[in-house]
Amino acid sequence: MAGKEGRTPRERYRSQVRAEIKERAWEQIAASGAPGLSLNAIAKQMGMSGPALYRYFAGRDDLITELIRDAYRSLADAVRAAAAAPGADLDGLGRALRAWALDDPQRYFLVYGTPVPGYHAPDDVTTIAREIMAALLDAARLTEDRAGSPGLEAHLAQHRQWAGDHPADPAALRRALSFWTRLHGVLSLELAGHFTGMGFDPAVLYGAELEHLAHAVP
Amino acid sequence: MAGKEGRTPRERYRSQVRAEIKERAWEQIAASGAPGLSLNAIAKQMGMSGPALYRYFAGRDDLITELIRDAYRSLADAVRAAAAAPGADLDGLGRALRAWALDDPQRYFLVYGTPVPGYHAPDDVTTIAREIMAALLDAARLTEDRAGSPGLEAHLAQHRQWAGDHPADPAALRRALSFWTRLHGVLSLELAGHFTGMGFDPAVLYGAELEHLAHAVP
DNA sequence: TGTACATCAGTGAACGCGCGTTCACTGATGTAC
DNA sequence: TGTACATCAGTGAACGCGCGTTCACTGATGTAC
Repeated sequence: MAGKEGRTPRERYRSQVRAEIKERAWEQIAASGAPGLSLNAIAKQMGMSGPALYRYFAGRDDLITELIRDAYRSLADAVRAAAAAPGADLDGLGRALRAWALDDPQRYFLVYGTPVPGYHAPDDVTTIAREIMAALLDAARLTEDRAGSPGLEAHLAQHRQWAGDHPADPAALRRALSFWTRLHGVLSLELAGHFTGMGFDPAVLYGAELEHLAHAVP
Repeated sequence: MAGKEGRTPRERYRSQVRAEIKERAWEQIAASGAPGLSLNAIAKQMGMSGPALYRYFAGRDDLITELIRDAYRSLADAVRAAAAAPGADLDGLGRALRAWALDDPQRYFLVYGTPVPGYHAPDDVTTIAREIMAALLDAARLTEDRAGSPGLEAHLAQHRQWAGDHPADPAALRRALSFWTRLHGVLSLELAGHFTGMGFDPAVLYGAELEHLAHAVP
């Protein structure tokens, strides 16, 4: 957040306006989805002329890219905060992930939703994604659970570059991955509304998956 | 599929053109995503004038709705075929689900991807979704696995209207739901490209989840 | 079999719209002496 | 403190574009007698 509030009054003003543009952009995404995001509509909502936004962003793509980056960043912060809390474990990470997702479903979908064919995220979001995985692997190392799939663990041991230098045994790699995929399974179906009309509480389902992942119940 | 190929030559022709419009629509969705679907672009690609398509679909929304319906329908058919195969079990259903998803990722996303805020699917897709769940519950009844989460099972027993009249015990309900959420967890992350650069094979991960769900390995 | 009529697929022009983006310009704010 | 200049936020007009959709019309295909 270095220089977020700027030195000179002009810089401070600039970053304020930039922030408000993003805020309106998020509102618009929440209302009609990312594909419907329009610079002119944002400008109108701010009482400005369309071209004025080009003082702050190089164009529509630039704005969207920055929103995606911010979304990744905010998830990484949430996960890291949960990992840094005293007594942090997979359970805490799971709760943080769910809270983050429910806090703004469209932000979640900007990260984990339907990809736009042909769009390639910039390099730094890959870095942030790795940061998220690192926090996850840390927590997975601290958890012990029942035996997992030996085949998967052998496979992961062979292809562990995604874990970086992490000193995690194959079982921890598998736990981290299962954590990730299973919780996203519940979250994405829930946020997309595929449980509506079923009557049960998705939080209970999520909680059961998380409990199974975080606490060994042999 | 009643009357799909029509009685009179005109009816046959009509359904052929309708089919080609949908085909081009799918190509376009594959190329640039569902939000970029354009009637005029489809018409141009078919060598027709834009307004000609209005002989076949009431409008863009009508076409998209029908594509969504077809996507649900094709998944239900795939699942039902897998469930009807001799020796059918959750393993077979899981393989069918994955094959269906990989066969056309954008079709998968049209069903399970980022929802458009404000859009409500027509009633009949809900019916089809229930059909999918029914096949799943059938297979889940035939599988026995390790003990699950008692809390979740109690909750599901209280809210089981989503299972219709299905004579499934709470454990089978839980298995069906876990099957659904866990496999979608792997699939959606894989198809959205979140495993690229990690090096391991998503099929192995999927296979491990499926094995854990379908075969009891106590 | 041949003629009169109805059906209907497809065209081309036109509508209004909102989009992203450029450009020359105005006017306020900050800086240098 | 006051003046001359530079910086820069924001405007308004304009561009070209593709979109969904309507409408009156043409011409081919099918139907009825």
